[in-house]
Amino acid sequence: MDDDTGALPLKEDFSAWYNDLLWRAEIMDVRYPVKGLYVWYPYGFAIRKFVYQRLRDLLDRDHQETLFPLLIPEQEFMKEAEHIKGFEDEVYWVTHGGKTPLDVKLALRPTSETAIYPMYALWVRSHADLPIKYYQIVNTFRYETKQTRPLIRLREITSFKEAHTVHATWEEAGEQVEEAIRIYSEFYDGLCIPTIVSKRPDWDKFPGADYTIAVDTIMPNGKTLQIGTVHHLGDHFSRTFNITFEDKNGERKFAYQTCYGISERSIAALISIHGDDKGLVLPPAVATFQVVIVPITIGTRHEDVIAAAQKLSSILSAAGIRVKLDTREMRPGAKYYWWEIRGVPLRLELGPRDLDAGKVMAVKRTGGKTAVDLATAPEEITHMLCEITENLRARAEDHTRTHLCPANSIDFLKNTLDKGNVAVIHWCQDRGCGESIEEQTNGSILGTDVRSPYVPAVEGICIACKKPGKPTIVGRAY
RNA sequence: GGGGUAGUAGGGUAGCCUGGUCCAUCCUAGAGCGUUUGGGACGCUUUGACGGCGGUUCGAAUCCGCCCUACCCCA
Repeated sequence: MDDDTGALPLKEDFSAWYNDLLWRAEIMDVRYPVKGLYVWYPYGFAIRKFVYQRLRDLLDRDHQETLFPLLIPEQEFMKEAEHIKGFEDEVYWVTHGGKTPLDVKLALRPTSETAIYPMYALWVRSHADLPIKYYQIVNTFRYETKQTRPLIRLREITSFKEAHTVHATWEEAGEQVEEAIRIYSEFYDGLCIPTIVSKRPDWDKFPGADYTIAVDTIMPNGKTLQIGTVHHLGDHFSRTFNITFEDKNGERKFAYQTCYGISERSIAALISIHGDDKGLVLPPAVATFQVVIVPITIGTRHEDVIAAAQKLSSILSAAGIRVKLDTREMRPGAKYYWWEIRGVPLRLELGPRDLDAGKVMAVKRTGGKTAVDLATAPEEITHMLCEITENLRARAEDHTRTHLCPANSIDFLKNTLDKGNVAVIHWCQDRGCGESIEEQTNGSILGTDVRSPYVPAVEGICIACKKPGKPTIVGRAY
């Protein structure tokens, strides 16, 4: 595939770096000839597999996985007025079966509420059926008109994890929203991706929701990326789709619902936040290979070294470490570059000199080279992988902390955004003020009720009208 | 939503302005053989491209139109 020599563009030039890295590290092939659709390479898909397995593990504690159809009949899709308004311009329609026009047009799901809720109406009968907590991981389609970007803005979202829950009361649904936020926080913490949780302004909430809580992260260029959303749906959809249950007193009541989603933007964040000028840097938890062994075989010691490398490889595998032994006919240096761009956290170099000393050289992708005793390799290497995780977490946290700046005037806010930072302001939550702030600064109000260790929850005066206001995050959003 | 710029082997490019000299340049990559191997090895042999459709013309990679795709900037 590959032009594997030569350097990547610097990460400073984020767009160029990102595009080149997806290709060079074999994450996505962008050459599929339809706008907004991209192909996962096996290496990228393996990363996706590890990331989504973590998500599954978190959800499976008290959710069940399910699978609904891709196609939604027009009349179901058109039932909820606000929801339609939010999506109608970006829905793909299936209108023909072969050459025969369909009696009922079928929508390719842009999200699955209208596929799932008619079935929930059948499944929910009594309070004893509640709560329902199901999720699915599917592809969805949106006819994006803005410029598409691999993993970030797609016409086919290939990895949409959507959970849909049903509850007896509004309060219980509200608690589920909090639970979802906890799950997502734990998920991103596991990927060493710092998050900022906030409540989206009313005009930016999910079409048909009471309110939307969003999870954002700050990308290397200072733009924010929404990497998760949680919606309290109230009883809007249950009224539309007639999801009712009989309560303990025999009364028929509408249910309350939530839904929450994460997409492959999580992978975009993972790649972008941890990567560096040399390529990908994967947290060990989701690295396809956590350790690569590069044997240095010179002349007559070839057999010796290979045998020792194989032995080391099986010892590490037995210790539960994902190891790759690279025995290809390439110069060692070429292999170093190969695995660095692919983000393998730890490289082990084993040559005659090391073998004679009973050691192996360990090189961390985050920096640092140490000789490790072969006798105690599994313990030491496990420890080093933990150190790499902590390095990545610290580096990412540092980036977030230094890119979050308080701003108390419109001019300063604009300046903050122009410099590639994300601002913390105070805002009265009036829509007029919000729009004025966005227009004057070319930024987006991400949300209020901010949950971030770097944003103190203190009241202040609105940056636009000087009335009392709440802490609010403003950024330039992807 | 508005405005640019571009599409030539798997990847990156030269050629285009001024149509023929181009069975298309160079680097990289792939295949084969040999010599190598502690940070991107070398030699020889070899494979492989003008985004699509239409037009102008004796003749189009080159000029014109539309489409598709990509990237950049602005709202």
